[in-house]
Amino acid sequence: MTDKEALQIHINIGMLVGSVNRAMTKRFVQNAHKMGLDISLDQWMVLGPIWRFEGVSQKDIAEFCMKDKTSVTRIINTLEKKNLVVRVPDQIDHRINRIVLTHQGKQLFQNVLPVIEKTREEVRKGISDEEIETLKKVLTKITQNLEKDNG
Amino acid sequence: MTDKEALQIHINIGMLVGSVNRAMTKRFVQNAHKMGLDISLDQWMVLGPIWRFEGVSQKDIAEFCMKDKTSVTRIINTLEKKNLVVRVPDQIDHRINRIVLTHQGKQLFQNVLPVIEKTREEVRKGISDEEIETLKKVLTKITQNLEKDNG
DNA sequence: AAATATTAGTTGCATCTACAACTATTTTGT
DNA sequence: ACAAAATAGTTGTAGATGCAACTAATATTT
Repeated sequence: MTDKEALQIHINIGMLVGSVNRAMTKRFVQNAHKMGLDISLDQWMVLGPIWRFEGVSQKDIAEFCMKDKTSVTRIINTLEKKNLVVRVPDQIDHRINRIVLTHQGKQLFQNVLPVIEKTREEVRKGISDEEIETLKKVLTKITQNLEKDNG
Repeated sequence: MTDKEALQIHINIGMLVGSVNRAMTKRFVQNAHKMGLDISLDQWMVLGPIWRFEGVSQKDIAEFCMKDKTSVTRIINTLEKKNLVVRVPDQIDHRINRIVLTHQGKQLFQNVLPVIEKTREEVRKGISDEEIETLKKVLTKITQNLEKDNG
């Protein structure tokens, strides 16, 4: 394989993944904005586990969202500024923050669900269930490949 | 479909794509660093078209890389600070910058090629060519779906 | 030729990210 | 019990991103 071919192949996947990531993020925010909702996809992703597991720790949020703990810290800062969540220190283990949705947070969450659905439909248009399954499978495999030690 | 299922399905794809994007970026930088090279994947992606098309404009770089023009502006700022590229104003159309690799830039580019190859191998381990093809096909389709007007 | 529109690129602002270094707290090992 | 290690979270720094508003230059329209 020539150098240029290596470049081509690598960049194709890297560029595609990056491009799709940016495009999905963008479309979600645009759709939310059209419904009068002010929230980013990353903020939404952090809200998800808080909705499902009231009082979840930041560490667990990071795990569910596959994000860095520093990212979670800062996104929760933003969510707290927006009065969507509150940090409640754990009574037993004082290292842990229990993150809880406010009333406002719960309402926003519900309001965003149709935006999620709309975005999902736009993303998946013309793509078969089987293709989506392969997509998920391959992406999961790549994630696993890269989780391994740098060897 | 229940709300929670909608959440699940959407987040799965969004999270996976984001996660893979971050992981690939990270692994590339780590691999480069191990070889004593200081460059990010995004900087590399911008170098690609400059290598292939000497004197390419920022607008065309943005197109090749599927990036926003503002991102390209700022990445080229960084590359210029690192003395890897220079901006040469077009003699005829004074709006356009012609981006050219410096000697240092050319050398770095060559040195990074093995890093690209190594990262590519790590990413693709245990994934068949057919799966990669499907991945590319589906990601391209999603890109196209989201390029359309917000309707 | 003058007014208008388009294009290439930059800048300010807000968000998201990784890494390293840090604090505070809890757990483990001896 | 006490020292060492692990854990949860925060902060500083630097890079990347989108959007809107902007400048400067070219192309189009009338």
